[in-house]
Amino acid sequence: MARKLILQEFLPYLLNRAGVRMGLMFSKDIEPYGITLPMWRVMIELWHRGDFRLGELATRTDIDISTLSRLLVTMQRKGLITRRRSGADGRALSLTLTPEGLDLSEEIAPLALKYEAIAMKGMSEADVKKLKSLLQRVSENLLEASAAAKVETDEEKPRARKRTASR
Amino acid sequence: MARKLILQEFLPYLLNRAGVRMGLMFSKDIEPYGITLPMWRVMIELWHRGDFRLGELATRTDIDISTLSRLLVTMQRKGLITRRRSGADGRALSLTLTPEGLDLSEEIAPLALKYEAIAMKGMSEADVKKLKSLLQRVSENLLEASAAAKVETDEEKPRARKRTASR
DNA sequence: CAGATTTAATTGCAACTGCAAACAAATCTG
DNA sequence: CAGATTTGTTTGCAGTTGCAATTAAATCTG
Repeated sequence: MARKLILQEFLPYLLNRAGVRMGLMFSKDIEPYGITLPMWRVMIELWHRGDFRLGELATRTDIDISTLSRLLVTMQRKGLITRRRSGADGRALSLTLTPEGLDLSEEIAPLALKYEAIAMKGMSEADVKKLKSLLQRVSENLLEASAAAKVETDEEKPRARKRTASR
Repeated sequence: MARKLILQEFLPYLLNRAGVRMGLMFSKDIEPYGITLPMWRVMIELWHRGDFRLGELATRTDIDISTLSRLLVTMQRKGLITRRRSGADGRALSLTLTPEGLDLSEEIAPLALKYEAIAMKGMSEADVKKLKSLLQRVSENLLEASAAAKVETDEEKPRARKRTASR
């Protein structure tokens, strides 16, 4: 007789649960700064390396490109980022943090430390190190799998071929 | 001179990142079943132990109570759950999975296994075990901290006191 | 180099979300 | 046991989200 699955013990559940909870708590904490979690994800990326284009940033932050497009307009209005047409490619945006955006990032960053400390409570240094590296590994595995899945889907829908290529 | 923080190496970032990515991928995969991720979170809880009330379920799933209220109406219309007034307390709802909801849960559950396998790729059994227990620990730590924070906030806003208690 | 195709970002739209207010049942208080 | 308070859920509303269609610039093809 098949043993009943206890989904709560599975990685997808545990991971999503912990991730969502962390996100919710962090969200509340940055609210006083007028920043939402998606905005913060954007700020982290732009802080780490300036000058992204929209598409890249969407991939990095896992925010849908259309949602991100609108979010960036808001962030520009708030004076957090710069949004100008790239010189090289007239379609692409060049996105960077403003000095104000940078200042705010530096102000908010310690909160990440605070949550790191909360999450780590009762763990050894070695455990924390291990956890981080395993999480990094999981992220990579997921990204890889999703890239592989994407290729398959693209092959399924052969989409508009060159005229010469048909038949 | 202060070294620049690399936020991408912090637990909140890594955790939220992996959790969000897992959620997005899982979401796409259950779409064909007409189920969203929030619905799935509800189904997992109701599967594991039937008969929740709305508030409890909101806490368990980390879904806002008002959002959940509406989600449950949708799920009832889909025939996935039962939503009736509890006998004991006329205000409370008694929420349970229907047989159809249970069937669908059993159908979807193997996907969790699939994602577990994807996430685990290249890890030893011991690593996986460790990761799970650490994630569980993190979830607990976060929950505890959020409960503690809640108490503080409640103390700040003393809210409507008994008439007799005042002065 | 003109028309077709691809690539990058934006916008229309309908669904989802979360806060705050409303509502309703239960409990407490004199 | 009547009015006040607390507890549990729903609803109004404004903002966010993601898909699909649109717009616009760059590139490819003959």
